[in-house]
Amino acid sequence: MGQDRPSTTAHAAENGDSAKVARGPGRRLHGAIAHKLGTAILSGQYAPGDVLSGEVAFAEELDVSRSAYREAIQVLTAKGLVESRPKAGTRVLPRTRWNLLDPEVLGWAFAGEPDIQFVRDLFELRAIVEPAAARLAAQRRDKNDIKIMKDALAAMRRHTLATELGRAADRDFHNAILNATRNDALQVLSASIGSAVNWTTQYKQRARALPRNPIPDHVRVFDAIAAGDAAAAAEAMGVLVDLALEDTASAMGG
Amino acid sequence: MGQDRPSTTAHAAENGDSAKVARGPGRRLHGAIAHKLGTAILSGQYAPGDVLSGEVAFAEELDVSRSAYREAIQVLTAKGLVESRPKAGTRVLPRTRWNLLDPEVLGWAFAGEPDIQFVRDLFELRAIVEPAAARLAAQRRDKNDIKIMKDALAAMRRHTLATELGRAADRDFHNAILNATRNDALQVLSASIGSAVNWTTQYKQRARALPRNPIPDHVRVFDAIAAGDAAAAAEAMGVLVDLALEDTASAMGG
DNA sequence: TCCTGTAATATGTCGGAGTAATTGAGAGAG
DNA sequence: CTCTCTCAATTACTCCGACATATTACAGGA
Repeated sequence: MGQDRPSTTAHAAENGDSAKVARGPGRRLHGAIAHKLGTAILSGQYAPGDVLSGEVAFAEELDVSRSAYREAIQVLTAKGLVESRPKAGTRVLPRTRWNLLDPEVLGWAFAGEPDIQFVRDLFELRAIVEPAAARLAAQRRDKNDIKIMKDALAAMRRHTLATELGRAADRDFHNAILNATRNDALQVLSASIGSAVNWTTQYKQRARALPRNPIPDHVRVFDAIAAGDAAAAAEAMGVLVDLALEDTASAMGG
Repeated sequence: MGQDRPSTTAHAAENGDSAKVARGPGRRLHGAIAHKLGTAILSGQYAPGDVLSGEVAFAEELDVSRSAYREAIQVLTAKGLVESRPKAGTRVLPRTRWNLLDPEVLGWAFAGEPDIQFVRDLFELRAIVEPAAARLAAQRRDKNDIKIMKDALAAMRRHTLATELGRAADRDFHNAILNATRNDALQVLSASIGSAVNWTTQYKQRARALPRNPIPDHVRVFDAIAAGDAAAAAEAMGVLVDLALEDTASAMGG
């Protein structure tokens, strides 16, 4: 599906000699700049309080127009990463102001080597939210939800988690649970965290094979939700999160 | 060269009581536009799938430059509310793509009459997260955390919640709890929801006096955290959230 | 110490050139 | 005759750079 070729030479006829932004196919220019600056901030390259002074200077260095740079800054501002005032420049805000749950910010955080402590925080939050979601799903699911989950589970069994199809089925399974909670806020939260966790999954994949067959644990969650057993659903989901944490920790920390 | 455009170079020369954006003092122009469009989307004035077609038309109607309009659109895009593509226009994305936990989006959602179901979802999430936060705080707090919480509690007692100082102390109290969890992700999440809940608090204030003295319940939370009793802290915080939910529900819909 | 002026920097505006995707008309196959 | 595929024109976003304005940090004087 996604085999678009990089569009042949945009207006810039020169080859990228230095610090120009890499611009993907579907990605807009200001999006690329935001990505570059966002990852720089998230990786600690710019610390809170630092100033990205010189609107014109930055735009020149990145070889883009001021408009593009400004729109990128708007994106970062919208996500609470920076704040810019006349004369003072654009300052990186303290970490507590960052929208760490924003999917894009999460992506930037995991673009390089992610901070171990942050990954731990994220899993801790996941361990709080996901079991509660499973509990609600067990109370509110209908026949249709169960069918979708059952199909996803079957697909997971057919293709393993080693394939892209299998991982897609895994996502479908978890999305079906979230959808069954009938809670939009909970849904977007878990989806955000989940997208980041997906990254760790493929990180883990790179390091070594899956240490354990995850299917039985998924089945236990499904059975509990299908039976409407809220307590069992929460417990089973807790086990699932714990396993993911263990795997990720051993794959990362060494 | 100056004569070819006799039209008003000073755009603000005309008084505009037409459909111009209201621009607050500290608020930037594109921020005002984003607010206007954001509230329009959150209030359902634009449904998912609708197109805000015509960059030039919109900019003209709002009497702002295309640049300002575009920067506003960037903000909305960053928050997952819209997506704009060439030729297709700017479409409102499905609700599940919205960053409902973004403080600004939350603010837009509560700018008009908030959706009852959404408020319920939010409180449900709060009932999941806050007790867990209190539990962690009880396990990880140090002397300094306890001191800050104690001071905030004293300030709450002195000024009541009817005064701005009292509400500030309330915020300090809850922030101290969040800070004691040592979990940044949890902290930003609760802070986001909290800011929205603050709104409901003053909504409630407008309707009638506080139905019950909230101090003793806060004290119970404090005592449990200070004692390091995780279970009791979670339980006491659960009570606090439930009370807030009751108050808000009766103040809003009935 | 307080006030005031100035310079530096971000903010807002404008119009135009460039680029990408939708749309529908036309050609060809069944 | 109908259906599908291709392709070009249209249309709306994307990016640019120069200009004008507003705000404010900072320094120098009263």
